[in-house]
Amino acid sequence: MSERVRVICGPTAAGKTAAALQLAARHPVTIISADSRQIYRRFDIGTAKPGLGELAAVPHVGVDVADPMDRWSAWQWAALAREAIADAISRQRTPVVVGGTGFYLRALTEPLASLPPLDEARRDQLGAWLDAQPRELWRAWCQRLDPGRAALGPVQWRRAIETALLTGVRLSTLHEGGGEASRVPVRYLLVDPGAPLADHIAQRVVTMLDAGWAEEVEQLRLDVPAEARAWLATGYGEVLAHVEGRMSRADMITRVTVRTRQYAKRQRTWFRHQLDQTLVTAVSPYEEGFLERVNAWWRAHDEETV
RNA sequence: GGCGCCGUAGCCAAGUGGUAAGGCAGUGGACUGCAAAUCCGCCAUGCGUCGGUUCGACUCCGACCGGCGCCU
Repeated sequence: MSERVRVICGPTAAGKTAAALQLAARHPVTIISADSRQIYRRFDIGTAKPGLGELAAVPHVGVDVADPMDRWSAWQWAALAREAIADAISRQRTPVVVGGTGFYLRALTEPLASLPPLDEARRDQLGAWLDAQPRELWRAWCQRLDPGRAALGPVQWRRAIETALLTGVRLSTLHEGGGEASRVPVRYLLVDPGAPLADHIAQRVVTMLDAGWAEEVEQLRLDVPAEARAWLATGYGEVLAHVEGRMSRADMITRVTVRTRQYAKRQRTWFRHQLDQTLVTAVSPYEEGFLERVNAWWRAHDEETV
Protein backbone atom coordinates (compact mmCIF):
# COMPACT_ATOMS: atom_id res chain seq x y z
CA MET A 1 0.00 0.00 0.00
CA SER A 2 1.28 3.40 -0.85
CA GLU A 3 0.31 6.91 0.12
CA ARG A 4 -1.39 9.19 -2.28
CA VAL A 5 0.86 11.04 -4.68
CA ARG A 6 0.97 14.76 -4.03
CA VAL A 7 -0.21 16.99 -6.84
CA ILE A 8 0.17 20.74 -6.84
CA CYS A 9 -2.08 22.31 -9.43
CA GLY A 10 -3.75 25.63 -10.18
CA PRO A 11 -4.18 28.22 -12.89
CA THR A 12 -1.13 29.56 -14.65
CA ALA A 13 1.08 32.06 -12.81
CA ALA A 14 -0.58 31.27 -9.51
CA GLY A 15 2.40 30.31 -7.36
CA LYS A 16 2.52 26.54 -7.75
CA THR A 17 6.27 26.67 -8.14
CA ALA A 18 6.72 28.65 -4.96
CA ALA A 19 4.85 26.00 -3.04
CA ALA A 20 6.77 23.18 -4.66
CA LEU A 21 10.17 24.74 -4.14
CA GLN A 22 9.58 25.44 -0.51
CA LEU A 23 8.67 21.79 -0.01
CA ALA A 24 11.71 20.71 -1.98
CA ALA A 25 13.87 22.77 0.34
CA ARG A 26 12.95 20.59 3.29
CA HIS A 27 12.26 17.20 1.75
CA PRO A 28 13.95 15.08 -0.91
CA VAL A 29 11.55 15.77 -3.75
CA THR A 30 11.38 14.97 -7.44
CA ILE A 31 9.15 17.36 -9.36
CA ILE A 32 7.13 15.90 -12.18
CA SER A 33 5.89 18.65 -14.44
CA ALA A 34 2.30 18.27 -15.64
CA ASP A 35 2.49 20.99 -18.22
CA SER A 36 1.67 20.38 -21.84
CA ARG A 37 3.92 23.17 -23.11
CA GLN A 38 7.01 22.82 -20.97
CA ILE A 39 7.57 19.46 -22.64
CA TYR A 40 8.89 21.25 -25.72
CA ARG A 41 12.56 22.05 -25.98
CA ARG A 42 13.57 25.61 -26.83
CA PHE A 43 10.18 27.12 -25.95
CA ASP A 44 11.47 28.29 -22.62
CA ILE A 45 10.57 31.81 -21.63
CA GLY A 46 6.97 31.96 -22.81
CA THR A 47 6.14 28.63 -21.20
CA ALA A 48 7.58 29.77 -17.87
CA LYS A 49 9.87 26.79 -17.59
CA PRO A 50 11.83 26.35 -14.39
CA GLY A 51 15.16 28.15 -14.58
CA LEU A 52 18.57 26.54 -14.58
CA GLY A 53 18.92 27.14 -10.87
CA GLU A 54 15.71 25.32 -10.08
CA LEU A 55 16.54 22.47 -12.41
CA ALA A 56 19.90 22.09 -10.71
CA ALA A 57 18.47 22.28 -7.21
CA VAL A 58 15.54 19.90 -7.65
CA PRO A 59 15.28 16.96 -10.04
CA HIS A 60 12.60 17.67 -12.65
CA VAL A 61 10.87 15.23 -14.97
CA GLY A 62 8.68 16.14 -17.91
CA VAL A 63 10.46 19.30 -19.03
CA ASP A 64 12.19 19.38 -22.43
CA VAL A 65 11.15 15.88 -23.40
CA ALA A 66 9.94 16.60 -26.92
CA ASP A 67 10.96 18.44 -30.05
CA PRO A 68 8.76 21.36 -31.08
CA MET A 69 7.42 19.40 -34.05
CA ASP A 70 6.57 16.28 -32.08
CA ARG A 71 3.07 14.98 -31.66
CA TRP A 72 2.76 14.47 -27.93
CA SER A 73 -0.18 13.18 -25.93
CA ALA A 74 -1.69 12.95 -22.49
CA TRP A 75 -1.20 9.19 -22.72
CA GLN A 76 2.52 9.59 -23.27
CA TRP A 77 2.79 12.05 -20.45
CA ALA A 78 0.96 9.74 -18.05
CA ALA A 79 3.27 6.85 -18.94
CA LEU A 80 6.26 9.07 -18.33
CA ALA A 81 4.82 10.28 -15.04
CA ARG A 82 4.05 6.76 -13.78
CA GLU A 83 7.58 5.73 -14.49
CA ALA A 84 9.00 8.82 -12.82
CA ILE A 85 6.86 8.32 -9.74
CA ALA A 86 8.02 4.73 -9.35
CA ASP A 87 11.60 5.73 -9.96
CA ALA A 88 11.53 8.53 -7.41
CA ILE A 89 10.07 6.27 -4.76
CA SER A 90 12.68 3.62 -5.42
CA ARG A 91 15.32 6.27 -4.75
CA GLN A 92 13.72 7.35 -1.48
CA ARG A 93 12.54 10.58 -3.00
CA THR A 94 9.01 11.92 -2.81
CA PRO A 95 7.40 12.54 -6.18
CA VAL A 96 5.41 15.77 -6.46
CA VAL A 97 3.40 16.40 -9.59
CA VAL A 98 3.27 20.11 -10.36
CA GLY A 99 1.33 21.62 -13.21
CA GLY A 100 -1.74 23.16 -14.69
CA THR A 101 -2.69 20.74 -17.44
CA GLY A 102 -5.79 19.15 -15.97
CA PHE A 103 -6.16 16.62 -18.73
CA TYR A 104 -2.71 15.24 -17.99
CA LEU A 105 -3.61 14.84 -14.35
CA ARG A 106 -6.70 12.91 -15.35
CA ALA A 107 -4.65 10.61 -17.54
CA LEU A 108 -2.72 9.75 -14.39
CA THR A 109 -5.63 9.28 -12.02
CA GLU A 110 -8.10 7.78 -14.47
CA PRO A 111 -6.06 5.96 -17.09
CA LEU A 112 -7.05 6.74 -20.65
CA ALA A 113 -8.64 3.90 -22.57
CA SER A 114 -6.27 1.59 -24.35
CA LEU A 115 -6.57 2.09 -28.05
CA PRO A 116 -5.62 -0.17 -30.90
CA PRO A 117 -2.54 1.28 -32.61
CA LEU A 118 -3.30 3.53 -35.55
CA ASP A 119 -1.45 3.07 -38.81
CA GLU A 120 0.52 6.33 -38.86
CA ALA A 121 0.77 6.48 -42.63
CA ARG A 122 -2.97 6.08 -43.10
CA ARG A 123 -3.59 8.52 -40.28
CA ASP A 124 -1.44 11.17 -41.95
CA GLN A 125 -3.13 10.51 -45.25
CA LEU A 126 -6.59 10.86 -43.72
CA GLY A 127 -5.46 13.91 -41.81
CA ALA A 128 -4.22 15.63 -44.93
CA TRP A 129 -7.51 14.95 -46.66
CA LEU A 130 -9.54 16.19 -43.71
CA ASP A 131 -7.50 19.37 -43.58
CA ALA A 132 -8.79 20.24 -47.00
CA GLN A 133 -12.41 19.72 -46.00
CA PRO A 134 -14.72 22.20 -44.32
CA ARG A 135 -15.22 21.79 -40.58
CA GLU A 136 -18.92 21.26 -41.15
CA LEU A 137 -18.09 18.05 -42.95
CA TRP A 138 -16.00 16.87 -40.00
CA ARG A 139 -18.97 17.45 -37.76
CA ALA A 140 -21.33 15.61 -40.08
CA TRP A 141 -18.98 12.63 -40.27
CA CYS A 142 -18.54 12.57 -36.54
CA GLN A 143 -22.30 12.67 -36.19
CA ARG A 144 -22.55 9.51 -38.29
CA LEU A 145 -19.47 7.66 -37.09
CA ASP A 146 -19.58 8.50 -33.39
CA PRO A 147 -22.60 10.66 -32.53
CA GLY A 148 -21.71 10.85 -28.87
CA ARG A 149 -18.77 13.09 -29.69
CA ALA A 150 -20.47 15.40 -32.18
CA ALA A 151 -21.25 18.03 -29.54
CA LEU A 152 -17.56 18.62 -28.88
CA GLY A 153 -15.18 20.55 -31.14
CA PRO A 154 -13.20 20.03 -34.36
CA VAL A 155 -10.24 18.51 -32.55
CA GLN A 156 -12.52 15.91 -31.03
CA TRP A 157 -14.46 15.32 -34.27
CA ARG A 158 -11.26 14.65 -36.05
CA ARG A 159 -10.05 12.20 -33.47
CA ALA A 160 -13.38 10.37 -33.51
CA ILE A 161 -13.25 10.11 -37.30
CA GLU A 162 -9.69 8.82 -37.31
CA THR A 163 -10.42 6.20 -34.72
CA ALA A 164 -13.63 4.99 -36.30
CA LEU A 165 -12.22 4.83 -39.79
CA LEU A 166 -8.81 3.40 -38.99
CA THR A 167 -9.78 0.90 -36.30
CA GLY A 168 -13.38 0.19 -37.15
CA VAL A 169 -14.43 0.91 -33.58
CA ARG A 170 -16.02 3.99 -32.12
CA LEU A 171 -13.86 6.00 -29.78
CA SER A 172 -16.80 6.25 -27.37
CA THR A 173 -16.97 2.46 -27.28
CA LEU A 174 -13.28 2.21 -26.55
CA HIS A 175 -13.69 4.70 -23.73
CA GLU A 176 -16.25 2.47 -22.05
CA GLY A 177 -13.62 -0.21 -21.82
CA GLY A 178 -11.45 1.90 -19.56
CA GLY A 179 -7.68 1.98 -19.41
CA GLU A 180 -5.29 -0.77 -18.56
CA ALA A 181 -2.69 1.33 -16.78
CA SER A 182 -2.95 1.53 -13.01
CA ARG A 183 -4.75 4.44 -11.40
CA VAL A 184 -2.44 6.61 -9.44
CA PRO A 185 -4.13 7.74 -6.21
CA VAL A 186 -3.52 11.43 -5.58
CA ARG A 187 -4.25 14.32 -3.29
CA TYR A 188 -4.35 17.87 -4.62
CA LEU A 189 -3.06 21.19 -3.43
CA LEU A 190 -4.88 23.78 -5.49
CA VAL A 191 -2.94 27.03 -5.54
CA ASP A 192 -4.97 30.02 -6.69
CA PRO A 193 -4.55 33.65 -5.63
CA GLY A 194 -8.10 34.50 -6.71
CA ALA A 195 -8.80 37.98 -8.07
CA PRO A 196 -5.16 39.21 -8.04
CA LEU A 197 -4.30 36.58 -10.64
CA ALA A 198 -5.40 38.91 -13.45
CA ASP A 199 -2.77 41.47 -12.47
CA HIS A 200 -0.20 38.77 -11.93
CA ILE A 201 -0.67 37.62 -15.45
CA ALA A 202 -0.33 41.12 -16.87
CA GLN A 203 2.92 41.60 -14.98
CA ARG A 204 4.24 38.22 -15.95
CA VAL A 205 3.85 38.98 -19.65
CA VAL A 206 6.07 42.04 -19.29
CA THR A 207 8.54 40.10 -17.18
CA MET A 208 8.80 37.43 -19.84
CA LEU A 209 9.43 40.02 -22.54
CA ASP A 210 12.10 41.65 -20.38
CA ALA A 211 13.65 38.23 -20.01
CA GLY A 212 14.03 37.96 -23.78
CA TRP A 213 10.89 36.26 -24.97
CA ALA A 214 10.86 38.15 -28.28
CA GLU A 215 14.50 37.26 -28.90
CA GLU A 216 13.70 33.62 -28.20
CA VAL A 217 10.91 33.71 -30.77
CA GLU A 218 13.25 35.47 -33.19
CA GLN A 219 15.48 32.41 -33.04
CA LEU A 220 12.69 29.85 -33.13
CA ARG A 221 11.09 31.25 -36.25
CA LEU A 222 14.27 30.57 -38.18
CA ASP A 223 13.88 26.81 -38.06
CA VAL A 224 10.70 25.75 -36.32
CA PRO A 225 7.97 25.28 -38.93
CA ALA A 226 4.73 27.19 -38.43
CA GLU A 227 2.76 23.95 -38.05
CA ALA A 228 4.81 22.82 -35.07
CA ARG A 229 2.60 22.01 -32.08
CA ALA A 230 4.78 24.04 -29.78
CA TRP A 231 3.68 27.27 -31.46
CA LEU A 232 0.23 26.65 -29.98
CA ALA A 233 1.53 27.71 -26.58
CA THR A 234 -0.28 30.81 -25.37
CA GLY A 235 1.30 34.03 -26.53
CA TYR A 236 3.81 32.64 -29.00
CA GLY A 237 1.58 33.49 -31.95
CA GLU A 238 1.27 37.11 -30.80
CA VAL A 239 4.95 37.50 -30.05
CA LEU A 240 5.75 36.03 -33.45
CA ALA A 241 3.35 38.49 -35.09
CA HIS A 242 5.10 41.32 -33.30
CA VAL A 243 8.57 40.08 -34.21
CA GLU A 244 7.48 39.92 -37.84
CA GLY A 245 6.07 43.44 -37.67
CA ARG A 246 2.45 42.39 -37.96
CA MET A 247 1.45 43.61 -34.49
CA SER A 248 2.48 46.53 -32.34
CA ARG A 249 4.20 45.83 -29.06
CA ALA A 250 1.31 47.35 -27.11
CA ASP A 251 -1.29 45.23 -28.89
CA MET A 252 0.85 42.16 -28.48
CA ILE A 253 1.09 42.69 -24.74
CA THR A 254 -2.64 43.18 -24.30
CA ARG A 255 -3.49 40.20 -26.49
CA VAL A 256 -1.10 37.88 -24.71
CA THR A 257 -2.44 39.03 -21.37
CA VAL A 258 -6.03 38.45 -22.44
CA ARG A 259 -5.31 35.02 -23.86
CA THR A 260 -3.45 33.98 -20.74
CA ARG A 261 -6.32 35.12 -18.54
CA GLN A 262 -8.74 33.17 -20.69
CA TYR A 263 -6.59 30.11 -20.31
CA ALA A 264 -6.48 30.55 -16.54
CA LYS A 265 -10.27 30.75 -16.53
CA ARG A 266 -10.55 27.46 -18.39
CA GLN A 267 -8.17 25.89 -15.93
CA ARG A 268 -10.30 27.05 -13.03
CA THR A 269 -13.38 25.56 -14.64
CA TRP A 270 -11.54 22.26 -15.01
CA PHE A 271 -10.26 22.18 -11.46
CA ARG A 272 -13.67 23.15 -10.13
CA HIS A 273 -15.59 20.43 -11.93
CA GLN A 274 -13.22 17.68 -12.97
CA LEU A 275 -11.27 17.14 -9.77
CA ASP A 276 -12.60 15.03 -6.94
CA GLN A 277 -13.19 17.90 -4.52
CA THR A 278 -12.83 15.66 -1.48
CA LEU A 279 -9.16 15.32 -2.40
CA VAL A 280 -8.54 19.04 -2.90
CA THR A 281 -6.98 21.47 -0.45
CA ALA A 282 -7.26 25.02 -1.77
CA VAL A 283 -4.76 27.69 -0.80
CA SER A 284 -3.87 31.20 -1.88
CA PRO A 285 -0.27 32.39 -1.94
CA TYR A 286 -1.51 35.61 -0.37
CA GLU A 287 -3.37 34.19 2.55
CA GLU A 288 -2.11 34.33 6.08
CA GLY A 289 0.12 31.35 6.77
CA PHE A 290 0.37 30.14 3.20
CA LEU A 291 3.58 28.21 3.76
CA GLU A 292 2.28 26.62 6.93
CA ARG A 293 -0.78 25.43 5.08
CA VAL A 294 1.39 23.95 2.37
CA ASN A 295 3.43 22.13 4.99
CA ALA A 296 0.31 20.94 6.76
CA TRP A 297 -0.97 19.60 3.48
CA TRP A 298 2.29 17.74 3.02
CA ARG A 299 2.15 16.22 6.49
CA ALA A 300 -1.48 15.19 6.20
CA HIS A 301 -0.34 12.49 3.82
CA ASP A 302 2.26 10.88 5.96
CA GLU A 303 -0.08 8.66 7.93
CA GLU A 304 -2.52 8.06 5.17
CA THR A 305 -2.39 4.94 3.07
CA VAL A 306 -4.61 3.95 0.23
C1' G B 1 -20.13 83.00 -33.09
C1' G B 2 -21.77 80.34 -37.93
C1' C B 3 -22.13 75.87 -40.82
C1' G B 4 -21.52 70.56 -41.35
C1' C B 5 -20.85 65.56 -39.49
C1' C B 6 -21.33 62.40 -35.40
C1' G B 7 -23.20 60.49 -30.40
C1' U B 8 -26.18 52.49 -30.19
C1' A B 9 -23.44 47.48 -24.15
C1' G B 10 -16.71 48.05 -21.12
C1' C B 11 -14.66 48.60 -26.60
C1' C B 12 -15.49 48.38 -32.16
C1' A B 13 -19.93 48.41 -34.94
C1' A B 14 -24.78 47.35 -38.28
C1' G B 15 -29.58 49.19 -38.33
C1' U B 16 -32.53 54.70 -40.78
C1' G B 17 -40.67 54.43 -38.98
C1' G B 18 -42.79 48.40 -36.92
C1' U B 19 -40.37 47.00 -31.87
C1' A B 20 -31.87 46.59 -31.23
C1' A B 21 -27.07 42.27 -36.50
C1' G B 22 -22.15 40.94 -35.67
C1' G B 23 -17.23 41.08 -33.48
C1' C B 24 -13.97 41.87 -29.12
C1' A B 25 -13.85 41.75 -23.85
C1' G B 26 -16.50 39.56 -19.69
C1' U B 27 -19.05 35.46 -17.57
C1' G B 28 -21.03 30.19 -16.85
C1' G B 29 -20.01 25.43 -18.94
C1' A B 30 -18.01 21.11 -21.78
C1' C B 31 -13.69 18.20 -22.27
C1' U B 32 -11.42 10.10 -22.00
C1' G B 33 -4.24 9.95 -26.72
C1' C B 34 -3.00 17.47 -30.30
C1' A B 35 -5.80 20.09 -23.91
C1' A B 36 -1.63 26.89 -23.00
C1' A B 37 -5.77 23.09 -27.76
C1' U B 38 -11.00 22.79 -29.28
C1' C B 39 -16.10 23.84 -28.64
C1' C B 40 -20.96 25.48 -26.39
C1' G B 41 -24.46 28.78 -23.43
C1' C B 42 -25.30 33.78 -21.34
C1' C B 43 -24.49 38.94 -21.89
C1' A B 44 -28.61 46.72 -24.23
C1' U B 45 -36.83 46.61 -21.71
C1' G B 46 -32.94 50.11 -24.53
C1' C B 47 -29.92 53.46 -28.99
C1' G B 48 -26.50 61.44 -25.49
C1' U B 49 -30.76 64.44 -22.77
C1' C B 50 -35.56 66.64 -22.82
C1' G B 51 -39.83 67.59 -25.61
C1' G B 52 -42.84 66.96 -30.17
C1' U B 53 -45.06 64.25 -34.63
C1' U B 54 -47.13 59.16 -35.20
C1' C B 55 -51.32 53.57 -33.97
C1' G B 56 -45.95 52.87 -33.37
C1' A B 57 -39.41 56.35 -33.23
C1' C B 58 -32.81 54.12 -32.39
C1' U B 59 -34.92 55.73 -36.96
C1' C B 60 -38.78 62.03 -38.54
C1' C B 61 -38.89 67.38 -36.17
C1' G B 62 -37.08 70.99 -32.32
C1' A B 63 -34.07 72.47 -28.28
C1' C B 64 -30.09 71.38 -25.30
C1' C B 65 -25.47 68.66 -23.93
C1' G B 66 -20.89 66.27 -25.67
C1' G B 67 -17.15 65.10 -29.63
C1' C B 68 -14.90 66.06 -34.45
C1' G B 69 -14.16 69.14 -38.74
C1' C B 70 -14.51 73.56 -41.58
C1' C B 71 -15.50 78.85 -41.76
C1' U B 72 -15.37 83.81 -39.42
